[in-house]
Amino acid sequence: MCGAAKFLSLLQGCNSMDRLRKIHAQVLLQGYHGHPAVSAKLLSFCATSTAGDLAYARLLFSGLLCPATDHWNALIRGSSRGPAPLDALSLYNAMMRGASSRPDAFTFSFLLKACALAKAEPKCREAHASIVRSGFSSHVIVGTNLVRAYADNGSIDEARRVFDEIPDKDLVAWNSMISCFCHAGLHDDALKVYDRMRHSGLALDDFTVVGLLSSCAHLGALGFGVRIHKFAEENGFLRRNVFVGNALIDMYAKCGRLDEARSVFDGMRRRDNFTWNSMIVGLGIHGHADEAISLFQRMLMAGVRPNSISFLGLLMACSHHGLVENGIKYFHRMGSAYSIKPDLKHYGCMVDMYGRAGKLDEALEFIHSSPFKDDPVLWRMLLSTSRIHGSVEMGEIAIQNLIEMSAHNAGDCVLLSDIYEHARDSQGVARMRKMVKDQGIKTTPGWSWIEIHGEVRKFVVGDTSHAESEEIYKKLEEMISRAASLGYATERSADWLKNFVDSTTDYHSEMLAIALGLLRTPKGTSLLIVKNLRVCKDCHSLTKYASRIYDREIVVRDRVRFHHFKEGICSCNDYW
DNA sequence: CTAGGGTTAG
Repeated sequence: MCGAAKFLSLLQGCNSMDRLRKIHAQVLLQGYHGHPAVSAKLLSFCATSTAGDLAYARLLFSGLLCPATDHWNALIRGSSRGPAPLDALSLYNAMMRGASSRPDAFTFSFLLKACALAKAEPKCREAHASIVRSGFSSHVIVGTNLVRAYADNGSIDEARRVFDEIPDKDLVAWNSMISCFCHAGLHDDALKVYDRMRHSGLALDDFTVVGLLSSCAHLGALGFGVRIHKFAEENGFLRRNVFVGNALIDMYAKCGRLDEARSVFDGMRRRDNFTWNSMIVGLGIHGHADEAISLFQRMLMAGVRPNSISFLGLLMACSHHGLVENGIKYFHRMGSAYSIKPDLKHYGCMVDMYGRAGKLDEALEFIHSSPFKDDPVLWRMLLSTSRIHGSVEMGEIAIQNLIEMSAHNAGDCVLLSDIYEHARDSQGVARMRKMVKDQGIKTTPGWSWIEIHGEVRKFVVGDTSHAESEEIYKKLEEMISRAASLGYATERSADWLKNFVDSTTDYHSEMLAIALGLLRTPKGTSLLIVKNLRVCKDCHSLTKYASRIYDREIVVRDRVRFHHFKEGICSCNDYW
């Protein structure tokens, strides 16, 4: 074997820097350091191998008289994955200043990886301009990377524009766009991409399926999810690929179908920690504490190591079910047995758990002893559990802390006002009203979704933008009058704010969604509503009546939990 | 083996 071939073969099998240094020494000794393929191989190992050494790569690079594109690429790639991704951009600029080599598609791919990681949107624009100048704007892989880079920098609209302009989009490009929309929370858009994909004649693969299922889960688009389930099963994705099963479990759980989630879980041949966690979290948000705990134990028996999400699921389950002792036990065990540091969400579950169980003093003490006592989240949690138990005193403590950190919002004022109202303290109610008015505190716009015949329909308060609006309002009036004859009284407790702000008497979004569901789905079909806020007392009560009057199961996914309404009763026992 | 895509929590 002649020299260069020998070195290339040696480098092929190289797996450590020690070994590499020895090979390098031989290369120098025998005068092969100027050989382009040998130096590229040396460089690429140092710059990009996990066992490599970026500093050594730079050293090798600086010894090159006339670095070729491949050399630059190796170094740019290595830098983009290192601790300082922006170095990749400086290298790129240096490359452009020199005349010895031009960038290729690989160069831009690595450069864009760096832009995505560096969270530097202006750098994306710079790279974008270079790509256009160098004539790579139609390259599908470069384009896909650019989409990702913009999306990871929060410029989803720019990502969308770049994507639309890729002339020959392949499967990876489409899948990438779907996952970018998912990450940006634009789940509607993710599902719309699917329609465009079908028209383009491309077959979906398991990546597509996973992305779409995630968006279905977020939207509560059960019908869409079921279709994808069928498709995944028919194409063998579900058997072959653990990601697909995991995404299905999550989709079914988030769409209120724990039974289906469970059956997917039971049918999986291989399970990873996502599988277990998705199931545990699913049980948690539905408040099935005993099952969540026993599943957690099975997970341990199966030798799968729990992580912070496993514990989050467990704690949610405990808090929704009042298992305070268990919750405390798991909260401590996650640190002592698994060295997992509880984060804000875990602390939130604990405050919620103490609070729901009526242990408001413990909740307060817990917040004070936590590392997150300066975060509004925990105080807001204390406030909302104070409402459950009608504690004026604790509610005032909570809002005072929120005010001190200038974090109080309209929702907080509504909560405290509810507490005052329950305590028949009309002055308190008036004070809250005044506070909102004087300080111009903004309300979070509420919305609800329902999926009808595979289409996600979104409603806001008093929405009249739908083609069926007239019908919807008629149906609601009918519902209310029938409910009234059965004893429903409009308490309108949380409505004062809405009336006050909008000067309207419009219906809340979930009731509009429910009315449309009743109108457009066959008798006996259960309805799933997804909301971004909590259900108000009035809607909760009306929905109970609706489930009875129309003999429908109505599932409402709240910001934090599920309400299963059936025959006039809600699974939360009016305790949320 | 020089490139681009995936799930839970937030």
